[in-house]
Amino acid sequence: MIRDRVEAALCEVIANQWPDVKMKSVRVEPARDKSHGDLATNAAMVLSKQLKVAPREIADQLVHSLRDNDLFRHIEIAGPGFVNFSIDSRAYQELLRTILELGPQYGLSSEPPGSYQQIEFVSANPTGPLNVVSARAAATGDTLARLFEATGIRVDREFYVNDYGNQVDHLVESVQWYLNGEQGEFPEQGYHGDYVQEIAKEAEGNLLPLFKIVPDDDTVSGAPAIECMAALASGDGEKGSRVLSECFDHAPPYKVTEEIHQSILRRWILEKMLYMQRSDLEAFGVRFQSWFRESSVHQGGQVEAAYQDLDEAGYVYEKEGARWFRSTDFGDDEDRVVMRSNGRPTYFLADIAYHRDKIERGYDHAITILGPDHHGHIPRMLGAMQALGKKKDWLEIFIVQQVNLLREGKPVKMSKRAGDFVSLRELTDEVGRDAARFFFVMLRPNTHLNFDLELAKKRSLDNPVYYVQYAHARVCSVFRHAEAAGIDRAGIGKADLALLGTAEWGLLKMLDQFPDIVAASARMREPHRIPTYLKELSAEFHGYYHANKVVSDDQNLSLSRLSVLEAVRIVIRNGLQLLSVSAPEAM
RNA sequence: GCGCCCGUAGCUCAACGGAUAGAGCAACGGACUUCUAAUCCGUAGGUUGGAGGUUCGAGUCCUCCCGGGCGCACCA
Repeated sequence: MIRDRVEAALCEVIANQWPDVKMKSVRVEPARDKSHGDLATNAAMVLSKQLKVAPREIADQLVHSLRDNDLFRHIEIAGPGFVNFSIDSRAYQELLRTILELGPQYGLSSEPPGSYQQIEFVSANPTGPLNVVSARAAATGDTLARLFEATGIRVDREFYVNDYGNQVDHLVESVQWYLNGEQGEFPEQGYHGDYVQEIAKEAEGNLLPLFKIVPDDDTVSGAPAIECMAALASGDGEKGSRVLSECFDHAPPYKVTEEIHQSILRRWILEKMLYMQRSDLEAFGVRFQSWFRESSVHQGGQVEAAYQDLDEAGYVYEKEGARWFRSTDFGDDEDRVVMRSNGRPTYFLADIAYHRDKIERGYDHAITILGPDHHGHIPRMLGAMQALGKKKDWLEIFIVQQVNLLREGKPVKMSKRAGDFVSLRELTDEVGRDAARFFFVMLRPNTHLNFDLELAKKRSLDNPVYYVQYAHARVCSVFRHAEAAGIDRAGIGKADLALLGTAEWGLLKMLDQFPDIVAASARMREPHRIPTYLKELSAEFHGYYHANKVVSDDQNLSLSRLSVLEAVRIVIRNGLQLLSVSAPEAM
């Protein structure tokens, strides 16, 4: 907005004066110190080297050329060669009108020609409820996706389901241990936790009575019966029953062989888990366009195809009976096995096949968010992508670091295996979705996050979520008051903005930054910039509110100030929307 | 041992390579007959883990060291 206009004006002057100069690191930014004006540029210092002219001399020329531009009230040179701009109030008036006009659209941009990208995140094993690291990944990934959408990028959210390996089998064994009356040793690799027992109970009540195990029999149906488990377990009981009755031409119990019964149980448990994860995520405000199953690349022959591609490209060799991928060619520490000596593909090869599928789906760019315990996989995966002929930066992988939950200052122990953990659902239930989402994206993704449960629950000043939400509610409250005082809301657009002064320009100056913050946040993959900005904006507003009476006897002044508040409200609301946090009208 | 991430005020954290490193909490002192005090204003608090280097300019980039976390399977 204003900053863009200043930058454009500056660049034009530079281009006219020194046509051959490179302007790459020339920046126009908000001045940190109020005494430095509103915006500042480093242009003179940056150009000084190229032009071999003293910075102050360049600054002098810039000021001379820009002085008459009516964007500026005042321009001065300071420090080592900064050019500081003070913005004319008319520019702020225009900005205010623009924000009111754009409303929910303010902050959105579409500067890059709309590309089509994919972001994969969470991708937790379907063996239990989602933990807090998954919750952080969910909040981070979804916010990032929202930021992309806000900057004109079309984006698909994807969850990769590891439904193929033996992790799920261990879960099934654990459930079966309960089904068999808790006899003998609990499976060594089994999963503890109340949810395992609950699933067993549900299977016992709803699933097992439907089937009767018989020796091999030609009336027995196989695959379709397993398939219908998906519908049954996914909460669609009606569809499940219908499919079941289509598979079998008689009433339950349906006869199945031991083997099929086992498959049915496995599938049912898997779908239960996925259903649970999906509903927990949706309650958290995160919805995936697709849940891509690892099993599908095995069944579809894509694993073999991926292997062949690597082999044909010359990146596979044999050693000790296994097949190895030359990931060291791409900077990995050591080469990695893709095909075991027993002829079975590794997880890594399936993962390559999965990413090969992503390539074939035609995305311009793909992003994967991993948990902290998977960073070792990055070099080999990036290597595999290059081996398949993709540019190095097509796939981008980054890590969200771990989360320490604190209760009364003490860490809460978390271990999925031991069944002693706080899940996404439990967390959301305890602190609420708004606080959880805000807290998870409040910090840079690559720092360790201390999540203070007590703080997140506090409805007070030290809880940043309430601080920001309260600012929004407060604006709404002022509007209610204005209405009660007989001020017509419709007059806001027609208010005389010339009545406004420096107090208001302080707010407008911050509002001007919002589109840049959104764009930078998306570009840098740093969603925390949004909550940080919202906290600052809220503080600016709360300060303004105390110092200035918005609704007064002066109808015109009231209207003009209300128009500023409306702009503040729009930006806070748009910002919270990016985080999927609610903007309450009253608190 | 090798690799990745982190180290900023007592605590939790900000700061696209920019000017005198900023907020909140905690501490201390103030502001409610006034549109929501869930708020605001002020005071105090720092060798940005350490040492070099790069340059007009470094918390930020490079090298080494120290400290913390996490990885280093023909598991997934």
